[in-house]
Amino acid sequence: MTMSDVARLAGVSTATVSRVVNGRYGVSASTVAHVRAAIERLGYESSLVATSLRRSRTNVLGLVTHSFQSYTAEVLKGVMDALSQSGFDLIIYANSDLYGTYSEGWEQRHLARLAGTLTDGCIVVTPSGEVRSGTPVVAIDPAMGSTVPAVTADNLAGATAVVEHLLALGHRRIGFIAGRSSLEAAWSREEGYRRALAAAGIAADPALIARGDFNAESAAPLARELLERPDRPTAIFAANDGMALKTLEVARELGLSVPGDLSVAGFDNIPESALGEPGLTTVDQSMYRLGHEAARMLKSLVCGDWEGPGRIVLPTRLVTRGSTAAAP
Amino acid sequence: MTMSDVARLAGVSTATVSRVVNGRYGVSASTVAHVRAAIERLGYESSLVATSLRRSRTNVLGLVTHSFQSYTAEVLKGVMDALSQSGFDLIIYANSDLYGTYSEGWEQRHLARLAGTLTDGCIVVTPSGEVRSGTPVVAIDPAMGSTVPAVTADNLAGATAVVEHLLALGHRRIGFIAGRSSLEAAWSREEGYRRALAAAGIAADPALIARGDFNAESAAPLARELLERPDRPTAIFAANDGMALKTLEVARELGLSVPGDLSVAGFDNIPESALGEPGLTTVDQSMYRLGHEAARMLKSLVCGDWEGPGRIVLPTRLVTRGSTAAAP
DNA sequence: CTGAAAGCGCTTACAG
DNA sequence: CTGAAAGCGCTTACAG
Repeated sequence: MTMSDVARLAGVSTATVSRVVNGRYGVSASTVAHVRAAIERLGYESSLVATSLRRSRTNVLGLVTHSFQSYTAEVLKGVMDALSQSGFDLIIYANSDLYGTYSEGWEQRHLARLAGTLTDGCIVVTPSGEVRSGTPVVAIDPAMGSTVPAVTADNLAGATAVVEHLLALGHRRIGFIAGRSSLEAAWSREEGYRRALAAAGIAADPALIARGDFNAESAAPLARELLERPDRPTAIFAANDGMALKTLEVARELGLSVPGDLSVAGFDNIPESALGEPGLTTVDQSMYRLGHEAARMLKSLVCGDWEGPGRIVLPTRLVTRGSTAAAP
Repeated sequence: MTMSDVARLAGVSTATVSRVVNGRYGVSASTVAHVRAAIERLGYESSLVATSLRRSRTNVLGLVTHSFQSYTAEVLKGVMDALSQSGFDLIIYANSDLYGTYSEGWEQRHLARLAGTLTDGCIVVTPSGEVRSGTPVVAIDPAMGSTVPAVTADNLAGATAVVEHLLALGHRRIGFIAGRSSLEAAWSREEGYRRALAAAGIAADPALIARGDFNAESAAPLARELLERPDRPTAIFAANDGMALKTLEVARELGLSVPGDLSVAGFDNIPESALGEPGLTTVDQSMYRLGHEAARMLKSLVCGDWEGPGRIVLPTRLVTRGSTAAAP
């Protein structure tokens, strides 16, 4: 069912049907009526693909992500609200080959496949590397060293605050489980950890710094190693909640009580962090706002009227729960 | 940056570039090498739009949804896992005009704009009406009376179980807040309520049945009205958790203690239902599994090898928490 | 093994 | 006011 079918039924050319579909001026009222009737009768809808191939502007924005965690839903809500009534629709592209041969750099590949033809611009969530495109791009949590317009939480301040919190509770040996080092957020959170320690006159002990990758699973062996040391830390700060919750699990397995023997803190404030017993002390970053700001920025970039900076940094907030207490 | 650019740089025709990009046989090794080099140098990626316009099969499946609640994330996880390594990518289309003039029937419109050109088939989440398409469609929670292939939870059994639970606790006046009547799930949950009452020899009191629309907000005035009756119910079953949680709020405002004065139960088991104090008694339906089964079904339908029934019904499970107790 | 040409479903100058 | 034609970026018979 294409435009030709409509044209045939209405007895006009496809050019005329196109004009009616797009509400262009210069079509007689009676022709419009005929064409509308034909469209109605056939239930015709124009092909998004054909339209966007032909037009330079599509009024569709893209979002490329590699997973659907619960935080992704928050990001999407923020994006949708920002786009509501804006005239832009949203296409989310997800590839099914996440663990396959092409997993590295796939954001860039999908971006290139959408940009210019399907989308007027794209949001990329936690890209694994620098992204380039002929159309505007906004990264949510960009890669380390990336220069694309981006939105992030104030990871440095958040990490500093949570470590200061642990220090104020009397902890002196504080372990750290780092995130995927290709992401700027991982670096900033580590930097916050280091600065807070330095400000308190404590030298960071390399033996207490473990290298995770933000996946909860990666934290299990790392937490175990940290906690089985004879001089184990009295507190562990994991670079995100997933890894912190896993640390809580490992502590339980090892028979350590939290927060009696060990304090644990995370970052993100995902819903699950409030669920457990004890609740997880963490740093709240509003994924909703990240999504909202990214969409707002992208929209302006596409329209060419963006006045703000190339980088938006949103405030974070320390959330203290039962998993942290005075050092033993 | 198009295929022509690559062709020019490699000194061949676009036909040859296309053959190399798609790994077709019949291109000399040296030509392949040249073209590969040119692709590499330019960072070329083929346009998804142009490719799918030309090809009949795109290996892209679509998903059309009207919102991104937390359950949507669960559905998407299930879909992605089912599609992992399947060779199908996923496109999610969300329109920004949710509250605008075209909101009614927009699933059908977007479906038509994607189907046939961009996607080989689509999943539609809680469609507001019957959906039709030239390519396979699977509905998650179809509209009432819809005949498209669909996946749902066993809403009837789940609702029956939760009302039986309330009856077993001694409740005799049980209020019900219904969902959006255009959805089959709303109807089945109401039917479960009626059947459980009937089986217990209790006539359903029309005054205790309120008509909500699944949005939490819609439940506030309804719950208030039910609870301000002189002969108020001792228990309320809301057709989903959002409305049940809102009912909890209203009860609190009215100074009623839950579960002392009033028992409340919901349906869905969204994460928030476990968070409050008291936790919400509800019926678990795995949104992950709904998504997973829908994707599996769609994939087979597209490949033409679907052997199962046109309707998949997944089991539900009663989850009792603090919000229900013996009738006062 | 390679290229010229047609065509996927649209839109848009250009004529008339 | 309307249509024939070109072209968006690809793929695929068809020739050679």
